[in-house]
Amino acid sequence: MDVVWDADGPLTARQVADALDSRGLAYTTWLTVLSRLEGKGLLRRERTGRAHSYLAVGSREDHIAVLMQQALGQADDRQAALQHFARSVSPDEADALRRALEGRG
Amino acid sequence: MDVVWDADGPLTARQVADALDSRGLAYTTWLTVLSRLEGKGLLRRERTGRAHSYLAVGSREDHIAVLMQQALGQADDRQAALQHFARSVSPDEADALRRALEGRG
DNA sequence: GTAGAAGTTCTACAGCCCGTAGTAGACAAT
DNA sequence: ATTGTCTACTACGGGCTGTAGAACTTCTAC
Repeated sequence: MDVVWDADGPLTARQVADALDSRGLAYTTWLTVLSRLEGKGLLRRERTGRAHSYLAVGSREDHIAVLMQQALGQADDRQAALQHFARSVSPDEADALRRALEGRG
Repeated sequence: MDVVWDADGPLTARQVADALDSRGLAYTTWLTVLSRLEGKGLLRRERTGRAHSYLAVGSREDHIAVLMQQALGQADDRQAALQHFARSVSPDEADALRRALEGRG
């Protein structure tokens, strides 16, 4: 479903349908998908002539950060959960995290 | 569903049902829930006399770390996603993360 | 040793989300 | 006015979840 992120920038439903035509899905399918994504607040849309253009509210990475926060939200001890998580990432990713934490005051 | 974590240690279905009796749910409901959790690999069970005892495979925090990893797995650029996430946590949590990353070589 | 209690498995049903799509209605261009 | 393009509304099957009943097994008490 999130394949829509792959194409960046505001897109009309027709453009999405054409771009992802490889799947052989009906045009109305993409309309539905886009509407639902809008309903979930992941996309915003605006009228463009007779059609609608959809644009992503946040980046894919933003979205993933939100998902991670949601997972984290299930913890009763968030810090403990974060510590488990920190231990579960690869060394490279640990570095990336360290850098991101430095650059943040 | 994960309310089952709240009571730690191996539990028989009867104990779970009694402990969470406040919800007024049928005993068989808890049996089903426990079976499904076992099916998903979150619980392990062993015979205890005529009944089954269920015990958590990992801690709640482990589970949450897994969930966070799953979210992260949707990123095409994991490090970028991690950076977004690092920026999204509270200062306290950032500290917790830093500490966890230090203590990890 | 047979009845009842306690436990388990199997099955079920409703609700929600998702993938997929058709139909009907609005509007534009010819 | 007819045709093409776009949208909104509606739908259906599948999967997961919450909830639970029915039926079978097994232990226990008399």
